[in-house]
Amino acid sequence: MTAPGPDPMNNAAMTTPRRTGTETSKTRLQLLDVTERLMLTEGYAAVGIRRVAREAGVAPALVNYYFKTLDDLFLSALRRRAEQELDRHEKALRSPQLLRELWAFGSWPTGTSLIMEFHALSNHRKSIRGEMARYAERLRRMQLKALTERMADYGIDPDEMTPLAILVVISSISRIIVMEETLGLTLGHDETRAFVERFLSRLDGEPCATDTKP
Amino acid sequence: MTAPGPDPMNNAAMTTPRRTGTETSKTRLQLLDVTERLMLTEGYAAVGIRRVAREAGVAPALVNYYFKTLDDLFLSALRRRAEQELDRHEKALRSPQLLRELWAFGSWPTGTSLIMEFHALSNHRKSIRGEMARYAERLRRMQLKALTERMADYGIDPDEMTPLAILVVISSISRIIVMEETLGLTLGHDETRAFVERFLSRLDGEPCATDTKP
DNA sequence: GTCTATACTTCGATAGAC
DNA sequence: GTCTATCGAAGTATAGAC
Repeated sequence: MTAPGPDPMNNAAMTTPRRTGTETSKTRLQLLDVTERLMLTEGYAAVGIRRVAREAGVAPALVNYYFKTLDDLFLSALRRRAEQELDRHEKALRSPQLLRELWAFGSWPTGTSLIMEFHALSNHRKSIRGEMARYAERLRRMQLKALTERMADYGIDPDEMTPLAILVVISSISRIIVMEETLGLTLGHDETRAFVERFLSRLDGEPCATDTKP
Repeated sequence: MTAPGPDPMNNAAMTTPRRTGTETSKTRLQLLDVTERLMLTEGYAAVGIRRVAREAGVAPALVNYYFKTLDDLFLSALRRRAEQELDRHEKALRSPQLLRELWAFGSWPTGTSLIMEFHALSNHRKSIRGEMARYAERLRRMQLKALTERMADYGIDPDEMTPLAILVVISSISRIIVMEETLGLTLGHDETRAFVERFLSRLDGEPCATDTKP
C-alpha cells in the first residue's frame, strides 16, 4: 500500500546489504509492534515467523521478506526499542529531579519487562547478547555522565556513595520490583518504596508531576 | 536399574494421580539435572522432550514416562530446585552474619540465573507462574522471620528502614549484579559492592568464611 | 523401566507467481 | 510488496513390544 520504494538514505547505515524492505515501511513497523506485544504478554518463546504473521494478518513469507531470519526480527525489535529508550531517557535526564527520573525509568513496567525478556532471550541468541550488552553499557554511561555532573549539587559524599553505586542501586531496586509485581509478589514493596521515597525527597525534593512514562 | 517400586508416601502429595515413575529414580533425577543445565547454558527454550532425552542418553519416550508433559518436566525441575534452596537457605539464616548470608544468597550465580530463567518461562506457562509466586513468597517470608527476630541486635531504626525494605534492597542489588555480569556488563559493580560491603561490615562485622555457596 | 515406531503438529525458510 | 505452495526439520505425545 504505502510503498515508499527503495530508500537510498538507508543503504549507508545498513549492516547487511541483503536486507530487504524499507526501514519506514508501515508493515515492517507493525511486525515489530506485534513482536514486542507478544514478548510482553507471552514471552519471547511465543515469537515466531508464523505467529507474528498471523497476528499481523499477513502471510508468513512477508515476515521473511522484511527480516531475513528470525534472528533479524528479534535484533531489529531490540534495536528499535533501545534507540527509543536512549533518546527519551537522554532528554528526561535533563530534568531538575534527576534521581527521580532514574527511579521512574527503571520503574516503567513496559520498558523493564521488555528488557528482561530480551535479557532472557540473550541466553541462547548470541546476536541478542551482544546488542544487549552494548545497549546496557550505553545506557549506564549516559546516566553516569548526567549524574556525575550534578553530584556536587546533591551534596553526596563520594566516599560514602559514588555516582555509579547510586545508579546500580536505583536501577536494581526499581527493576526487581517491577519483575516481582508481574509475578504477583508485592510483599515488601510498599516499605521499599517508602524507603526510596525518603531518599529521593531528601535529595530531589517533592515529586513534581514532570514527565511520566508514555 | 535402581527401581524402588511405587512409593506410597508420595501418593498423598501427588497432584496428578496419573504421574508415573518414582520420585527418587536415578534416571528421573538425571533428567532434572539435564533440564537445569540446559536452562542455565542455553535458556529454557532449549529444553524439550527430545533434547533432554538426547543429552541424557535415553529415548524421548522415557521422558514422557517420568513426566507426562513438558509442563510437568518444568514444574518438577522448579519444585526440586525451590525446595533445595529453601532448605539450604533456612539453615544458613541461622548464621550470626545474617545480612551477609542474605547478600550471598542473592549473589550466588547458579541460583539467581535459574530463578531468572524460570521467571521468564513463567511468562507463557501459567503453571510455572503460580509455582514461582508461591516459592518467592515463601522465601521472602522465611527471610522476614529471621531478620525480624534480630532487628534489635542490629540496632537499625525501624523508622528509617524496615526489615522488609532491607530484604528487598539486598536481594535486588545482588540479583541484578549477577544478571548484568552474565551479560558482560560490570560497569559500576565494584563501586556498588564496596558500598554494600561498608553496610555489611558496619552491621555484621568482617566477613567470616562461614558457608559459601556449594 | 526402557525401547522402537509412529501419528500429528508446528516451525523456519525458500521459490516463484502476481 | 504480498501472496501461495512447499520442503525439510524439529517438536509433543502416544501405543505397544520387550
